[in-house]
Amino acid sequence: MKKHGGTTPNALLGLLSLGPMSGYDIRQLISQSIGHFWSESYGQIYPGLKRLAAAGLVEKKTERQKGKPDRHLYSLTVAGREHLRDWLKLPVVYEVPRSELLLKLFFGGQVSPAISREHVEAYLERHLGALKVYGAMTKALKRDHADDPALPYWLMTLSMGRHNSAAMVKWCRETLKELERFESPKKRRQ
Amino acid sequence: MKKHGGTTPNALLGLLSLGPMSGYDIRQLISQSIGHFWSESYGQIYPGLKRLAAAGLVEKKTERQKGKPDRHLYSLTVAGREHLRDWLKLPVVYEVPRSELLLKLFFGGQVSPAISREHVEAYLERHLGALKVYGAMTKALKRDHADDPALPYWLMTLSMGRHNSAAMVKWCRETLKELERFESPKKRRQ
DNA sequence: GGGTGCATGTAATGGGTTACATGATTCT
DNA sequence: AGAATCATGTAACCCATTACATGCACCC
Repeated sequence: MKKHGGTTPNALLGLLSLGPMSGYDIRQLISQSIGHFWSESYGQIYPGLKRLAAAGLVEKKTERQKGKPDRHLYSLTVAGREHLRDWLKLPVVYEVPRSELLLKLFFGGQVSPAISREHVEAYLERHLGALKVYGAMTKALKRDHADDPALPYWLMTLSMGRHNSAAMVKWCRETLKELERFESPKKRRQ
Repeated sequence: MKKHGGTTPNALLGLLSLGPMSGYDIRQLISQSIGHFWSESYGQIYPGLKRLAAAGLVEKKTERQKGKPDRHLYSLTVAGREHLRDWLKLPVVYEVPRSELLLKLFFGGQVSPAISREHVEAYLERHLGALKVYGAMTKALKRDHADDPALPYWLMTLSMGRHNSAAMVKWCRETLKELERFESPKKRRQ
């Protein structure tokens, strides 16, 4: 009978399960942890924490600091941890991923193949960069959290990133070869 | 100086570049063409076409039918085709893909590994199914649109789908093996 | 003096889905 | 009799980003 509202509040609960944090901390932490498959803006985080507190799923404690603004530290309550577990048990809701790149490529016949080639090249660069980041993150995690029981789960998400980016690099290279074949015949006949 | 607003209106223009269509037709066509990487609801399509018509990018012609409601056929104007081409030339805007599966997996330590295993199994099934669909679509496209100059572009989008799903299948199988290792030690010691 | 980091938050705006509303025809 | 298909469209609602607003401290 419970409502298991949007994914965002549950993501916040999940991050707070790693320890008490402020909204600001959450934003920083995201980029070092779930940043490659999730993002939240302050416009979601601050009002989200407020609502979670009103629902009794998190507790707020204010820490005074000199010079800097107060820190509002939020921590999971027992009810909050329970809520998080319940949500984790629910099946994952499938959504069609929207890819602007594929959309542009699908209609690539409307413009020169060089345009599509540029889009695919940019995509290739992105994934080559991502592969480096995943490698660095994997090393850092194994070094800094060797004893953490959650480590294997974190590594699994990085592993998906690697699998995905490696596949995309392969696709990009194949696709670039084909796009170049469209371009070159015209050049030859000039 | 032109505004190249949201992606949705441009997606509509792209689909109309394949020929005149009604809002209803567009919805049907999406599932057979760009459905694996794009979706639009009627709540976006009908108001979207209206706005495109007001901007002079599409033209509306009403076709009367007996028994059934009128069909509103939209077709690209010259300005509309120009607008589409301009948008295709703009670089693809990158957005962090949001994955609820990875989010749940990242916090998998909060629940039993069996939960995570179920999520990954469902994901595996999804991609095995997708691979079949991509195979069938590739065959059908090559058969029905052998002479279409846009065919290579359509095949490229399907190829990305295959690369992606194959990589996901591989990741799922590896991840399932590891999740099973977490489960079995407990059973042995029972 | 100016940029960056710390730290909070709101308001405006945009993007999108779902449910609702209508109504005839055709298939089971 | 009832469900599905054809065909249009609106309204309510949810989700999310961006820009704005504030203000001190520290470093160059």
